[in-house]
Amino acid sequence: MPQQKSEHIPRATIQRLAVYVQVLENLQREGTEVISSEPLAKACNVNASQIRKDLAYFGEFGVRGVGYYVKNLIASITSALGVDREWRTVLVGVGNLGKALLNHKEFRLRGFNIVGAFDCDPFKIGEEVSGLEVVCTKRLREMIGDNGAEIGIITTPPERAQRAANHLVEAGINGILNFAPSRITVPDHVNVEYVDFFHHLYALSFNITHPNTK
Amino acid sequence: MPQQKSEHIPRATIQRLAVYVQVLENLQREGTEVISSEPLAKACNVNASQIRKDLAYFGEFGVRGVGYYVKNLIASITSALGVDREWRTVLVGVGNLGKALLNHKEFRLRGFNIVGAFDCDPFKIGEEVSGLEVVCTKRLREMIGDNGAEIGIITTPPERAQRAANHLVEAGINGILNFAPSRITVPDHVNVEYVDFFHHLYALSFNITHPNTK
DNA sequence: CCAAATTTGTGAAATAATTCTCATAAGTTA
DNA sequence: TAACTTATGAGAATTATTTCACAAATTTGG
Ligand SMILES: NC(=O)c1ccc[n+]([C@@H]2O[C@H](COP(=O)([O-])OP(=O)(O)OC[C@H]3O[C@@H](n4cnc5c(N)ncnc54)[C@H](O)[C@@H]3O)[C@@H](O)[C@H]2O)c1
Ligand SMILES: NC(=O)c1ccc[n+]([C@@H]2O[C@H](COP(=O)([O-])OP(=O)(O)OC[C@H]3O[C@@H](n4cnc5c(N)ncnc54)[C@H](O)[C@@H]3O)[C@@H](O)[C@H]2O)c1
Repeated sequence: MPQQKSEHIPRATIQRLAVYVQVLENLQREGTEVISSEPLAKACNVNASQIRKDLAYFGEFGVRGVGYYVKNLIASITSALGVDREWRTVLVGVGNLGKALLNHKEFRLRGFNIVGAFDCDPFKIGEEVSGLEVVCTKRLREMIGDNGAEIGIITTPPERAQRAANHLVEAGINGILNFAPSRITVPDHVNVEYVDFFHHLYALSFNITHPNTK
Repeated sequence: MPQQKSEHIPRATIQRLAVYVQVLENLQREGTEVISSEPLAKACNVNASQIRKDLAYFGEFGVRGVGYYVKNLIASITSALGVDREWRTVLVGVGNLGKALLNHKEFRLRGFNIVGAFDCDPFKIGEEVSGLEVVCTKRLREMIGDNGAEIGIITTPPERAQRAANHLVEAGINGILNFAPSRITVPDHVNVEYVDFFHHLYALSFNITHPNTK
């Protein structure tokens, strides 16, 4: 089990570790058992020493003269990221996107188990989606007390995201994945990640418009 | 119209510009007409001089002693990003996610107009989704020649993403938004952005697991 | 069992990004 | 119109991240 060696780990490193896992899993699916940092770097579009430095924050996972055992490295990185366990999550806002996510099997497969679905619309409360009964947002606190969820997913309209966040924070959640296109304010101990694919489209737009500045 | 002043613009700056637009649009919706870098920074969770530096890459948009006119600043940033126009896009892989995206109105509203839907499954070809007829991927090149799309969206399974990318590149696209959880290889002139919300969940998982290292 | 070939892990060097500081410009008030 | 207030824009200082370069470790082949 990898132990963290250093104090501060750059956010960029965490993002890259997620990419390494993705690429390593695809390599594993294709039958690769061992890989060295050079070809892995090429597949991930980064520098080889970048990979070695990123891994060095957590321990020594390679074999000199050989490389990395794909299976072991996946296990080491997922353990370092803390994704080698079940994370219980709840979802707030059972609209189009919320329903699509509730039906998406991959969440459970990857250990992110959605165990509660909440909405404030009286017409939606009581409805069943993907085996879960939609519950009134007001009951978030009591329900999370029961099921011990730690991560909240927000899929409400943007102007409701802050309210949903407040409910989640009050209920004791300490991580939020926000799909609504608005920033939310939470206490320091609560982590927030934003998913907004327009941000990516904007980046594409910029890079296509200014090909020289890349 | 803002003119780019400097050579290289950090990727992080582009990402933040997208956040600024998002926050400014929400401020505008709430009736704010002028804002200075300090409160805007607070709302975006960044440093105020960071905002001023980011904007300085593109020109001078503020008024000393006053701040920024929200409406003007939105216009300036969107123009800098190149999103003050229509971008014609095509989508490859009309499955669950692909259909959800085709039905999502926001794309057109934001100027990213999906003008073609492609799939390789003979049962899907000919089907109509959100006013578009699903066409065989093989016909990508001829169709793009007709409709002049510049951006491709990939929503195929991960092991098919590279093939889809190859088709798109051959058809002359120069930007790809890849929702499949696999990295793709493309020529230098083609820009790729990846959307993977497991990466964000992994980041949450890490930050919750190691609260001290933040 | 030793030598050659690899490839890791890491401190040092080079780059890059962020934050600080303050002169300068614009607006406001009397 | 002059004094005062405010907040930008830009260079300097600081801090962070990435890349380089090489010693150390391991395997493999003779
Ligand atoms: N639909 C998509 O493909 C898509 C893609 C990207 C982002 N988004 C974003 O995701 C969010 C949801 O999109 P959607 O298309 O599902 O919208 P939607 O209107 O279908 O769903 C929103 C749901 O949130 C519920 N809600 C509103 N306020 C609430 C509150 N305070 N507490 C709990 N529930 C509340 C509503 O009752 C509704 O069921 C939006 O912010 C949208 O911008 C959607
Ligand atoms: N469904 C979700 O909520 C979701 C969320 C995040 C990411 N994703 C990812 O998005 C991708 C699609 O997911 P999905 O649930 O829509 O899967 P899906 O199986 O429903 O759809 C995939 C579609 O791609 C088509 N396809 C396969 N190979 C193709 C090719 N070479 N050219 C053109 N079309 C091709 C298939 O015929 C099918 O229609 C997957 O990679 C998945 O991991 C899905």
